[in-house]
Amino acid sequence: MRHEPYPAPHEGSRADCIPWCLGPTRDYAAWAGCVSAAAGDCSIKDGATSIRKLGYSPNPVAQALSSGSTQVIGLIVPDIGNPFWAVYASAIEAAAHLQGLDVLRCSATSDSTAFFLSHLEEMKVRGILLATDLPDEDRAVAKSLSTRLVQLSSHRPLDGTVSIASDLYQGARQATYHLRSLGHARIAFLGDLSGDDPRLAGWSDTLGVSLQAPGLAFQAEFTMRGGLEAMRSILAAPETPTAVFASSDAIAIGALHAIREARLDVPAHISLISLDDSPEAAFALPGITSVRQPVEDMARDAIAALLDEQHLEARLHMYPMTLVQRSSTASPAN
Amino acid sequence: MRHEPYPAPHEGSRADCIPWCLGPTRDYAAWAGCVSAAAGDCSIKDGATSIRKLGYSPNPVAQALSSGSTQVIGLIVPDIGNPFWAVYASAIEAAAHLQGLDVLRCSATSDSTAFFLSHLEEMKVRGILLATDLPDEDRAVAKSLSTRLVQLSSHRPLDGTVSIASDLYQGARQATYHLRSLGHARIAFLGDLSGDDPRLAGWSDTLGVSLQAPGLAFQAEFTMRGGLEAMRSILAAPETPTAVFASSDAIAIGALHAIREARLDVPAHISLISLDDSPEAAFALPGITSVRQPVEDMARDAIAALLDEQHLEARLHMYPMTLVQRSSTASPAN
DNA sequence: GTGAAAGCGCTAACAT
DNA sequence: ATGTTAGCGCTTTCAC
Repeated sequence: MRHEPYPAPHEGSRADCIPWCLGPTRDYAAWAGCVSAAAGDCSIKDGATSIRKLGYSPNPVAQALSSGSTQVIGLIVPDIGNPFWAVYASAIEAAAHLQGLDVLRCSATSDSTAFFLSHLEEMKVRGILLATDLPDEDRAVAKSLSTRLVQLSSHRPLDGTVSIASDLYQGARQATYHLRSLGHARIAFLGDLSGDDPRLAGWSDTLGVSLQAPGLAFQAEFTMRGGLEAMRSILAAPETPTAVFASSDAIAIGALHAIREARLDVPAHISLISLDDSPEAAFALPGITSVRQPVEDMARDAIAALLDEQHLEARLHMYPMTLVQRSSTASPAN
Repeated sequence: MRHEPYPAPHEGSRADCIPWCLGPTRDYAAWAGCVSAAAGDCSIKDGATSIRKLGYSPNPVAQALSSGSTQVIGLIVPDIGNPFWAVYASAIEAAAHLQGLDVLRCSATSDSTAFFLSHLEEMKVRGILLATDLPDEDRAVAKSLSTRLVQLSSHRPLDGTVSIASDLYQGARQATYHLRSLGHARIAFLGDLSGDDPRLAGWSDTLGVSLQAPGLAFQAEFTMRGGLEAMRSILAAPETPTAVFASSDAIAIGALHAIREARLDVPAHISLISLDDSPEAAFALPGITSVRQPVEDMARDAIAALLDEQHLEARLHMYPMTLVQRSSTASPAN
């Protein structure tokens, strides 16, 4: 990769003509009559003409090598089973572009998270946005990272890092409360039962129900298929709930499918509510009442946090969720 | 950013201990007793121990500056109104990771495509995958790119570039033919009427209908909202079609919503078929019969084409689409 | 062969 | 304040 010599400068005119577009600073310097053109935006000898105005823009790779960091951020998101992440990732990309940053997106399972973490560090990214959960054995990897890290999930945040997440506990309470105030008593839960998911806690706290209460809390993967299967087993049980709280829109859509399959109607026979409010919720049939995560706000603030503009405290910052009412919830029939 | 000096090497053991993880080659060279350790993978003096095995991995930024190209590819996709692109982009990322490439994704409207094109070129990406349509005034920009470019849409491919796309014309024929063979005669079209969309051509050719035939072809944006609005206007017209061909799953889901809104049933009153076969089609209610784009194959081959492994001919390569039958299509009632 | 040296195009520390 | 120089950590060429 040898550098093609630029044509000799045109004698006479200066600022009017742009002799070598996109050349390295050296060429501009030579042209201006000095050995090197130190600052990237320095004005050339004869006055106000900065070399950027002459059509120059610096080589980001060289900037990165010299300064030790690129203008790229890494984003590690769960594998896109959940369309919510597609929307969230887009919002993050938009917010990053606004700050002149590019984003390298990695879809990782929790197994491959540690790999991507070190890969992104090697790539010398400006910072990493981590939206997956780290298995215990990988938390050390994250802690020893030299790259700035911001977490995007409320689930077990690493201490010492800023974490941006919506308040899922409060969102779950809101959803469950909405169903209760419509008159529902038997409200099933669909989601993650294995850990200490705040959605599960929100549901059970609002209902005043013990987590061991049988026949109400059902394990579901955060996918449409997960919702489908969980809902099928709910409907197969002897006593059917009058309402269902799904931990995500994807789960809710799967559940809707299962309910329809059983020749039941939403909301006539069963009310359905979920969390996230991704576009899918609005366009399901019927439109699913959902508790919205403020994705754009979180995206903007996560980028700001990575850049450390506000010197945000290194703790979990929770964003309130808001109920978006649609037609999947109604009072129980009898 | 001055380099922290590494601790003096441990005398004695060599290959067994890894004295300075992730240090630059120079350190290894000094350790081995020479001035520079030329090749990144050179084996050190004492034999078979390559420095990579000592825990070294090269700095990609320095590699990029030196070699003139990063191991990153750029991906320009339309703004994610269409969830199809979310799936496609994920497939592309997976295929890229398999080759050791990262991807910089840019969501662009056709207005901002030229900007991203030159931005990615400046970033010294290894190649660019372009999935948006270029307005005429920007085709020159794409042509003069020094970066390798592969197109991902069949719509007006640039000549001189390889273009990977599914055969939308054949897909549209297949869809329309499926409806015809079920006995439908009045089959409406939902999609792009403004250009020379192959989907429109496939539909009209199969039907033997003139494009000017009134009341059958409807303009719809490629979003759920677009489908909703177009379908509403179809249903508002005096004579309702017995089947609808939607140019994308997103359009179809919007259309489904409008049909439901009008208290009509799919497929009892109206059959619905679409293109893409994104996960949404499977989980709509009823499941939407859709003609599948071979997304994984195209993603794999697009990456290979960028790397120029097969020395693919610089033309449009079309991939066959396949019908996936679900429950949104049936014979007309009477 | 194997080892040294000259870039790549910047930034930052350093002289003047 | 200016203008110069020494890296950043590689790849490539060149000399031995």
